[in-house]
Amino acid sequence: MAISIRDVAARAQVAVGTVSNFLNRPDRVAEATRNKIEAAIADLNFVPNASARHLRSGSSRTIGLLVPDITNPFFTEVARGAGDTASESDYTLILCNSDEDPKKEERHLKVLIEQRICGLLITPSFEGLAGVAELNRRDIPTTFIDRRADSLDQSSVSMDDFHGGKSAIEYLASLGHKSIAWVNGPLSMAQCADREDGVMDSAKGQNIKISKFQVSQMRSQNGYEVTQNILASIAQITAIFCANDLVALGVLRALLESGKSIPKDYALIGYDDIGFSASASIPLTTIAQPAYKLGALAAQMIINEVEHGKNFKHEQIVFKPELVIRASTQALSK
Amino acid sequence: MAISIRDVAARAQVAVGTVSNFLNRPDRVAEATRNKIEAAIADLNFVPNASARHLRSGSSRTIGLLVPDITNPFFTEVARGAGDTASESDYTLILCNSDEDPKKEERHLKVLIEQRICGLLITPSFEGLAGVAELNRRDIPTTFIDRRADSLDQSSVSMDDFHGGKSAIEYLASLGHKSIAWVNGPLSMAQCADREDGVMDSAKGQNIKISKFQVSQMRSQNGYEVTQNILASIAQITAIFCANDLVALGVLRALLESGKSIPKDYALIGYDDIGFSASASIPLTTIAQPAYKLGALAAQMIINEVEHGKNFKHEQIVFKPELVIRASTQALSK
DNA sequence: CAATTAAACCGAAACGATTCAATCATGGCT
DNA sequence: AGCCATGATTGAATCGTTTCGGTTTAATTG
Repeated sequence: MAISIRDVAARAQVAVGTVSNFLNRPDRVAEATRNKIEAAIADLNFVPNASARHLRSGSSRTIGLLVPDITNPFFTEVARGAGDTASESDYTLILCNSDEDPKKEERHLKVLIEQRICGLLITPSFEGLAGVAELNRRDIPTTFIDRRADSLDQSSVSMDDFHGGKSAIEYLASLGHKSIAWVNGPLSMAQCADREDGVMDSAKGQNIKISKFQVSQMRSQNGYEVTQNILASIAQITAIFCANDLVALGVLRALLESGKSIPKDYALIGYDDIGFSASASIPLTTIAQPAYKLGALAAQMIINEVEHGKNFKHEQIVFKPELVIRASTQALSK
Repeated sequence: MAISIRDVAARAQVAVGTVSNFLNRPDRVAEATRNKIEAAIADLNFVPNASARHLRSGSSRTIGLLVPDITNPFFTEVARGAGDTASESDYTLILCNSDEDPKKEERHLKVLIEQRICGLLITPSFEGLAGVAELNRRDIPTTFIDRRADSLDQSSVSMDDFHGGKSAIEYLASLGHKSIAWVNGPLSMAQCADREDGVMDSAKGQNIKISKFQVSQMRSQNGYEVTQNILASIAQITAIFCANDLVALGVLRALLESGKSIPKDYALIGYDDIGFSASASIPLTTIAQPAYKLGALAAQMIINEVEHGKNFKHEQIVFKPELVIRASTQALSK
């Protein structure tokens, strides 16, 4: 039923091997032959079968991308970046969403292994590292996104989270804030842990009190819910720093509903600079991360690694995030 | 190098056919044998090769999802819905983003055909229909998402856009608005055309003036830009209805920057009810669409079609959108 | 003009699974 | 004991490519 390279060969009156050469190394086939094959392919509407190709050649040209929350615009941008570069180099991208659930993460990894992906892009959770080790055992190149690889034979494209956490607090301190709520996600995520280190480090010297709060998932709803605790705190909190914009947006909504005024009653800072932060009720001051670039670069790196084989030099690239000041913060009015 | 079904067979001391049976029809193999094979698989860390499997069996268990803008939370939700159901039935989903660019759409379709996807989920642009026809010619089941199939041998899961457009205008009319700006996307998108029909239809009877505006892409930035035209309009516009929430959010931002007050100076309605609408500067009144459900159902339908073969009954499912009233609209104060 | 060489082309084997007709065991029944 | 039905297992053929050693053709050289 389906037309194969054989049909093309028959119609063009050449051997199958020649058609294969035409497909993969056109320079090796004479122009006249090339034209015949081209015509045959057009006539028959032939499209090569990626599975057969992969099976025989052993190399697959599909790369997997596993993110913890596709709903988060940060990761959407990462995915777009990765997808675009993959597509440019004729790779197929399979995007998987683990919903921050280790079970789902495991399952997706299983499927990706079945697909024999040639490389994996992942923002691993702590628990997910076991699955990643499995990939390693199978010699599938893996690049971490937004999380630094601690092994030297693994690439990563990440952000300096310590610096990000630190600069937010420093900025708030410069505005005169001395009692700051820090709303973090699970410490099992390296990003969260690092940002917290930055936060605590910058607070240390400056006589600043940090009140820690935690959300189980870094989503708007969780931020909304945790706000009650912040409002109930006995510390005289004047500023709130959230581990990402979604949480900050949730906090913002809850604060406004409680009749608070931002930035007068509370200064508020988020993290990521997702598109919606600029158009939020109160445009959000935030620590910006170049999500699209992260995804694009990671994809490029894994493609390089796939194509250059063993003698590939792994890199751990680290970007510095940038403070973007908008309307949700102002100097403390004493 | 890689371990295959053959290695498993050897280690379990059975024939390859038996291992295959174990994998696909476990009931046909005796318990004792089953245990042996299970052990061998565990020992060898065997994972079947999807490509080989697909090549031989002819059926691929990967479905493609092609959306026009993954940045739009509406489509993110669709993708999540489709991804989750696909995953539950052990299908792999390849998510492609065309960026509303027919060239990219064409290219992605090409790749998906190479992958021999067993089914396609797509929100086709007008120009994209040619590509879809190609899929049809190859007997690849295709289900439209958010766009009604006009052929009876094609499934679709869509929304009643006429009704959506109509109910927005009716609601505004009930609030006393008589001069309404209607900001639409390209009419080449069926959704936009249908919503416009609904808008014009409900305006007709009621002595309401509709001023049409158009954006080339339905994104926040485009809404932001078109707002100047709305403000410059000679019609005494008191309400603005946008073809999606992103555009509305852009309009909202522009209006606020121009010192306008919402909903006092302008009532504003969006479309989709993306998550951010509720937490916008001014929580957005909008026409809500069940995006996750759309994606999930579409995936389920295509899976059914794939598994039930030719004698499958195609359905064109149409949901009714719902008006969600929030703070961005109020009765016209004369 | 015979010998040499390079460029094109050929076509069988192999990749890792599934399929299916054929064989083998087992046990129940006359 | 002989026969059959049933269930379990076998293994060769096959899917659509790529690979690669071998063959053909044409051009170049001494």
